[in-house]
Amino acid sequence: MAVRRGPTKGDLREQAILESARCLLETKRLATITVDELATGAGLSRSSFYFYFESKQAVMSALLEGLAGELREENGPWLDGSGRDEDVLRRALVATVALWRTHGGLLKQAFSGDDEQLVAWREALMERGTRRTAGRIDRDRQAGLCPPGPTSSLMLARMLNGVKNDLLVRSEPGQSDEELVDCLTWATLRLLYGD
Amino acid sequence: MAVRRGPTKGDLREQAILESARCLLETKRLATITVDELATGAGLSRSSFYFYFESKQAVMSALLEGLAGELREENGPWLDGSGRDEDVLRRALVATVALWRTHGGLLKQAFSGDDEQLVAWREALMERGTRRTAGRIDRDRQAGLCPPGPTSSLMLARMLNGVKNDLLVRSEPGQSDEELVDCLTWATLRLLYGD
DNA sequence: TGGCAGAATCGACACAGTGTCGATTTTGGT
DNA sequence: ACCAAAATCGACACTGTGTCGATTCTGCCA
Repeated sequence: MAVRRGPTKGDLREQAILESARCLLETKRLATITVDELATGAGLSRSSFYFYFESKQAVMSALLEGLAGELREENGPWLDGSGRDEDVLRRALVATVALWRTHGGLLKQAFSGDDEQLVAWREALMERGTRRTAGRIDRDRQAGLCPPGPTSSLMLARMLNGVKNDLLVRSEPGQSDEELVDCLTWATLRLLYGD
Repeated sequence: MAVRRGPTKGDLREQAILESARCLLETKRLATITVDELATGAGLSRSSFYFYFESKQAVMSALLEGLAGELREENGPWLDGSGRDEDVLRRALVATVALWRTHGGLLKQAFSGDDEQLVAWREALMERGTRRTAGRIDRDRQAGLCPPGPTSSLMLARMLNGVKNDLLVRSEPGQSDEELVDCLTWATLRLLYGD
C-alpha cells in the first residue's frame, strides 16, 4: 500500500460507459440509443450495464451533473456584478458558448429533450438561473442603474435566459461563435438598459 | 340521395381518435401515451387503430397540420406590415397567446418534444417564420424605420421568434395572458426599434 | 331482396427494447 | 491459497410496436 490505489476496474468501466455515451450523444438522440449500444460501446454486455447505471437516463444525468455547475460558475462574475458592465457580460457569454461547442450534442439534448429526468434537470437549472438573474435586475433597478421597465424582473430574467438557450440550442454548426456572442451581448444590454 | 351523405363510420372513428389524442395530450407526454390508450379512448382495439393512422406520431402530425396554418395567419398583419405599429403587433400576439391557451398541451409538446417528426414540423414552421420576420426587418431597415443594428436581420428574427416560443412553452398555468402579451410586445419593439 | 365488394375490426404473431435475478467468474486483500 | 466482494452474463418476464390474415359489417345495385 505504498501508493494510493488507482481506479478499480469497475471505475474504469463506468468511465468507459460515460465515454461511450458522450460519443453516441454527438450523433444520436438519447431516445434512439439503446442500452445495448451503450454497453457494447464500453465493452460489456447489456445486463452488465445495469451493474453501473440504473438506466440510460441515469448516464445522461451523470454526464450533466458536472456541467450544471460549470454553466452556473461561468456566469458568476456577471450575475454577481451590477450595472452595464459589457466586458464582464461578454466574457461570461464567450465561456458559455465555448462550453456549448465542446459539449454540443449533450447540451443540445439536455435543453431540448422531453425526457422526465431531463426536464427536471433543466427546470432546476433554469429556475435557479432565472432567480439569480432577476436578483441582479432588482439590484440594478434599486440602484437606479437601469429603468424599472414595464416588465417584471422575473419575466425579464426568464426572457434573457430563454433567448440564450434558444439561440444555443438552435445554433447550427456553421454558426460563428463571434456573431453569437455579439448578438447575445447586444440583446441583453438592450433589453436591460435600453440604447 | 336527397341530402349530402354524412361522414362515414370510418370518418367518425378517425375523429374519435384525434379527439382521444387531443385529450390525452393535455395531461401526458406523447412518449408516455400508448397506441392502446389512444385506441381504447376512441372505442376500438389497438390493431384497428392502425387502420386509421400509421403511428401515434402520425396522429400528432394530423393534429398539428391545421395549427401551423393558423399560427402563420395570425401573424400576417404584423409581418406584412412595416414600422413600429404597436397595435398590430399586440393584436397578433394576443391571438397567438389565445391559440396557445386553447391548445396548450398540444403546442407545448410540439415545440419542446424531440421526436423526429415533431422536430421536422417545428423546423419547417420556424424556418419559414424566421425568414418572414427577417424580411420585415430588412424592409424596415431599408426604409430607415429602424436602425440597421449591429445584428443581422436573420439573427434578430431568430431571436424574436425564439423568445416568443420559449416564453409560451415555459409559461405556467397561473401566468396571466396580459402580462405575457405586454412583455412580448415590449421586448419585440425594444429589440427592433430601441427605446 | 340477396349477394358481393370494399370498409372496418380484431386476435395472433414476430420483433425490439427494458429491467431483474440468480448462477458464475474474476479480483484483490490477508 | 483462500474468501468475500466485485463484476459479468445468460435467461426470463414484461411492455409496447407494427403486421397479417381471417372474419364481420355495411351499403349498394342487379
